[in-house]
Amino acid sequence: MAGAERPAPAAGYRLDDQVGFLMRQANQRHLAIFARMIPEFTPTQFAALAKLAELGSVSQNDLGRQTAMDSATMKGVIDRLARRGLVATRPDPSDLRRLLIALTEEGRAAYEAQVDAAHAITAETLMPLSPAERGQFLGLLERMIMARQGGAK
Amino acid sequence: MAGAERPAPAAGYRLDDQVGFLMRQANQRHLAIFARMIPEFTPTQFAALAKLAELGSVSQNDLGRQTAMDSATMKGVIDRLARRGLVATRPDPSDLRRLLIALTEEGRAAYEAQVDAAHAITAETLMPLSPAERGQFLGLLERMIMARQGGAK
DNA sequence: TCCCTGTCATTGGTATGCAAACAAAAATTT
DNA sequence: AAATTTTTGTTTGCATACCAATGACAGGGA
Repeated sequence: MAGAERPAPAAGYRLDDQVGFLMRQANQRHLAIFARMIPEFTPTQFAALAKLAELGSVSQNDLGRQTAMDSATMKGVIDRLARRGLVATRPDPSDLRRLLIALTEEGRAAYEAQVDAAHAITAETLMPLSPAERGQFLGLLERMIMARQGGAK
Repeated sequence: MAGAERPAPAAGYRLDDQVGFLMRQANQRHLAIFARMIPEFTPTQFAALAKLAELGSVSQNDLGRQTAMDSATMKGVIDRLARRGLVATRPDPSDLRRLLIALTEEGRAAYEAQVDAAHAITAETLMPLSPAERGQFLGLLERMIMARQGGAK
């Protein structure tokens, strides 16, 4: 029956118009750029290194909060970096539950060697947008994220 | 000026200002909303169902293209849906390489049962933005993705 | 001192994604 | 037309990320 168009809202679901689908693709493109520009680290690994470089020594869990990863994910990331000798772990003497993480010399060097590339990744990711749009885009993303960490405050 | 601002690109890497980091978090929030509203499917699974409902019977590879997944990922998604009896696979008689995928009755029913929720997911994800901003945001995302599929039409 | 509640780290299971291997079809050459 | 090359499709193996559940420790009362 080729006739009988139905206005049912159910019928009007177009995958290509959904935010989630678009965000996934934008993210895929970014991941591809990242992998090409910094093959030695994943975005999450680099995020961990960057925060460690900024904060010094922090607990695994705390680092997870700072980099938007849950503890389990953080553990995996740290394990892989530790295996490569880029971070060192030691128990917190004042709290036996905590595991303190810090960059090694090698880790800091490896991080700093990639900072320029990291800036280039951001630039290339935003390339399709005009300078004004880039600011807009970042602002909109921030607004969306705020809602996540509890609109309070 | 609060003292000698430096344009040094290397020193000024702030994780929280990078697009990739923001996109990852926006995506995380969306995934959480999705998982809460449609626990029975992942976004990729639902994308596959939606495209199958729209297109009828397509090859695995083709479905991957339509849903922005590479073939390997597509296979995993299809396998899981097939195991639950939601899609059926059969070899293409005219091209022995191809595996044709189609929704089963159950699959179509399960998909349609979630379409309203899927709309709600998009709405909730965009909730933090004003109606005007939502359009902006989607437009900017599309621009970013275009660059990916080769700007060439 | 003995709970009680919350935080921290870890483990197990599931899903996505890439790169490489393999199979079949189509296009090209001889 | 047969043989060769190129393209397209599917599958396998490996790495990463995430959630849910578990066990270990800390601090605040009763």
